[in-house]
Amino acid sequence: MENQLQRSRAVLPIGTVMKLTELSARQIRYYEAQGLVKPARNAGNRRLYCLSDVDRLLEIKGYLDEGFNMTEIKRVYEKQAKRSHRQHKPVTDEDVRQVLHNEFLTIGGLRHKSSQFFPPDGPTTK
DNA sequence: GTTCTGACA
DNA sequence: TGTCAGTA
Repeated sequence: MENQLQRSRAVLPIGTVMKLTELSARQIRYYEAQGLVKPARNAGNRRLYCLSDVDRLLEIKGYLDEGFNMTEIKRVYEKQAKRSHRQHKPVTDEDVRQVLHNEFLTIGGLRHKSSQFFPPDGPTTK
């Protein structure tokens, strides 16, 4: 339970996130511009990331490795945004993890088949 | 020293 | 995406 608080606690500077995710600051900021992550800002306008942000970045990296482009990846998160909106309850990082886990399983299965892939929507419960 | 925004030979 | 500039 306290872990939950820490996961959503933004305290990591971009430099740390770079090392943790193996991504360049350029990429991390670009993904933010694409609405994939919303790091907090400190008094000096510096970005502060929480662990769930790092998780998401890592997941995004995974999607990229699987050959997805920004628009595809954004679709996945847009869905989550809708879900959380419908639930009128902020999405917990547990939800995110669960949804992403399902997406990854889907990706893995389709990756071997061939060309086009259409991430079957509605992850988890409905 | 680190991060930020904007821009492009 | 990299990278350089000029700041904060």
